[in-house]
Formats: sequence, C-alpha cells, structure tokens
Amino acid sequence: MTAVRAHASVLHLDLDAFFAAVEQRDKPSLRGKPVVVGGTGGRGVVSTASYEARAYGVRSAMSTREARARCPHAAYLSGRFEAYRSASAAVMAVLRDCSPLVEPLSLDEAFVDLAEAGLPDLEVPTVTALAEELRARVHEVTGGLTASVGVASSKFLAKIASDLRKPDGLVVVEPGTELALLRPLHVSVIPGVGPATVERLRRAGVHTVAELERISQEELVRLVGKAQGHSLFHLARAEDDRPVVPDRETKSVSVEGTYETDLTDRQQMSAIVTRQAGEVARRLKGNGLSGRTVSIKVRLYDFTTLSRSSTLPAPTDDPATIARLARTLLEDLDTSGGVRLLGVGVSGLADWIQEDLFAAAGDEPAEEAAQETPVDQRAEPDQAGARWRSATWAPGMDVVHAEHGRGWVWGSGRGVVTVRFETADTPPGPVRSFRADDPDLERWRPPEEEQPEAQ
DNA sequence: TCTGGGGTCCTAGGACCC
DNA sequence: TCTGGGGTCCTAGGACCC
Repeated sequence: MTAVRAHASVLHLDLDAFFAAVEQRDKPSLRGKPVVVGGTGGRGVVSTASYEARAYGVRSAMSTREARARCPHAAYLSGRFEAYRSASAAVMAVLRDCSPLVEPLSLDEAFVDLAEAGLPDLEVPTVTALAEELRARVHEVTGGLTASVGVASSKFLAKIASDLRKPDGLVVVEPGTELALLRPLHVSVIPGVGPATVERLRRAGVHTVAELERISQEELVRLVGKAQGHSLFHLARAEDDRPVVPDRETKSVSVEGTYETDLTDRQQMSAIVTRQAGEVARRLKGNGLSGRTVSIKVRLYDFTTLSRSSTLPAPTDDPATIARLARTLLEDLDTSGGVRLLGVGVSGLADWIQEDLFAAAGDEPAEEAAQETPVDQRAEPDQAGARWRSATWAPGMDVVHAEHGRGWVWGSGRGVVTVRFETADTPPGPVRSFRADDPDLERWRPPEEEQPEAQ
C-alpha cells in the first residue's frame, strides 16, 4: 500500500512567483522591481511577492500593511485573474501534451505522471531531459515565465524536490536516495504540516524528518490524530503511493468577503449574503452543479469564526433558495459587536441531478418523479429552512420561486424546469414542465387567481 | 484598524437506524 | 430495567494549502 515507484516518474511543476511574474511580464516597467500582488485595502494580505520584494522580507499571507512597511517602494497590485487563468491554461496544455495524467493543484502547480508520457525508459537522464524540455516550453508559451520542477518516485518527493532549487530550478531525485534527501529537512517541508502540527511535534522533541522517523505510529496518532498520524508515519519513511489523479471533482463552491470596516447593520448583512448567494448560484449553474448543503461563514470583529449550515432534501442551484436559507442561518447568529467577514457556500454537490432530471424529463417528467418518491418533510417551525421544507418534496426537485402568493412553486434544476403551485392546505396544482430556455417559463404564473380559495 | 479568498480534509458529537 | 454495538448522515470547528 505504501510502496514507492522504482523510477522517478512523478513530476511536480511550480510556476515561480506566479501572479507577480505575470504582472512583470505584461508591464516591462515592473521588471527587476519589487511587485506585490494581493489585497490592497486596509485588510488585505499578500498573495504573491516577486523575488525582488521577498528580498525585503515580504511573504505570502503577510498583511499588506506589514508588506508596505517592509517595502514601501514596491508596486502593489490587486491582481488580474483572467491573465493568470490564461497563462495557467497554456502551461497545463503543455503538460497535457506530455502526458494525459496531469493533476492541477492550483493555477500555478501540477503533478504529471511520466509513466504515461510514452518515454523510451524512465531512467534519470531521460526524465531529466524531458523536465528541461517542459521548463523550456513553459517559458516559451507563457512569454517568459519560469517554472521550478521536481521529479521523483512519488508525489511527496517530487513536490519537495521542486522547492529545493527555486526559482527556475530542476531537481531529479535518483531512486534510492529519497531518505537521504529527506532526513535532514525540517518537518515543515511535509505538505500538511503547518504551524499547529509543527508545534505539537516540537513539544515531542521532533524537528527534522529523521527525528520524526524515530516516533512510533501509536505515538504519532496520539500526538496529531489518526489520519495525520498514519500519514506522517509513512511520509517520514518516504512511503507514498498516491496516484496522479486528473479531473478531481469540485466539492464546494463559495464566495466570501472581508469588509474594510466591521459591519453592524443587519439589513446590510442580509443584502450582502443575498448578493453572495446569487454569485454562488451563478457559478454553480455555470459549472453544471447543484448542491444540498448551504453554509454561511461569519467572522466577528475579534476574528472568531462561526459557520452554520443547513441541508436541503434535494440539490439546488437556485439563487433565491440559497439566499433565503443563508439569510435564515444568519438570523440565528449574534452579530452585535461587528462582523468583518461574511460568506456563503454550497456543498454536497451533485452532478447526478442532471442525469436524474433528464432521465425523468421524458413524457411526464417531474410528475412521475413526484409520485414515485414523495417525501413529506415537516420541519420544526423555528428550524432553518422550515418554510419551504414544510411541503412536499420529491428528490431531484428544486425551488424556482418560493412563497409565491400563499403557496410554493417547485421546479427542477438543469435543462428542464418543473413548476407546480401548492399550499399547506390545498392539494398540489397541475405540474408543468418547460425547457429552461422556453420563454413561456418566465410567463408562467401560479393559477391562484383562477382557483377558488380553498380551505 | 494585525490576520484574503477559494478550496480540501479531518474530528467529534448527536441523531437515527438496524 | 439495564445494557450493546456499528454505520451513516448532519453540523460546527479547525488545520492546512496555494
């Protein structure tokens, strides 16, 4: 389970000071000068500092305030993500040209499985030549960006190797030399070992990987927990057989914002959360996703961070549904004292809703689905989301407009929209289905005016 | 005016079911 | 009357990554 490949066939590529480098590429006057990309406001932090700025002690995640104190003459830029995305796409294309197994970790980092690259062999000279060629091609297609690359027999070692000769460097770890490379290094080089873990290990007298290797698995689990304990036990021995996985699925979509001054106005908070919910919904739809769990995040004036979530019976990508639930969750929190950050997210993502809907989108789509598996979800009156949970749901159905008049209107998410009017004390009205782009959908109204008032 | 934004993964407790 | 497990789902919080 923890075997290591016999060859150095995992490549990790990391673009150097990526955001800052793109800025220097596009604006020649910035070349050779300190450049800091990140939040430029009073509560901003540094995202990327160019190597010229790093010489002044500016680092990622440092507050921009502190960066300005250390390097007042740097150029402070808020970032142009379209340019970064485009440069990143060009780099990933180069990597995919080399091997079908490319796993991007972020805009500026990826693993490549060289075992699928069609090389004549995987000996060190061969993979070294390929790595140099990749670095040259990245430089070419990005108009001059440099990348640092590590090649080794596992993801773990490849990632560590790419860090060893930054910037613009290449390290190929000869199979069999992994432990010799690893043992003298500080435990903080291990991905997943952050400040909290470093401190726990330090108290146990562990600073280097060599010292980590002397701790028993039971002791490690006691120190840092089950999952991380087992992981560290193996990584300290350079044991890592994790595969390179392309196309990892998105698990959540969220939007958050930190405000220059703390928010105290509940109505303003409500408006912000509503806007954020709309943005989350837009991005869900844009990616063909929907999710069941809506979460909010609230960071108070003193930096304590609260989260609340609520899970719907069926996935949604509807802005009104997400917004209403988010506002309900917010209502239950004490925000007196001020709020510095608000956020909205959706998780429990389901791409299967598409197939379900289209499978059910034949002749009598949602009606059939509703009859098959009606679920009466009567929630406690004060429970988050109770207002639209307290009606009849069928899996795969979504709210398109809720609380229209005295009842509810139901609809399905992607491609086909199903609408029906019902109230707590009347039977459901007729079900009608529209294609999402059908203009008749917008014109559809609940038949409440035509119906006699039912009791 | 210390401390961004977008994510992933893990833990722990309670509800609920068998 | 007291005493059981395990598995899954949900929620809240925290560590970590780039």
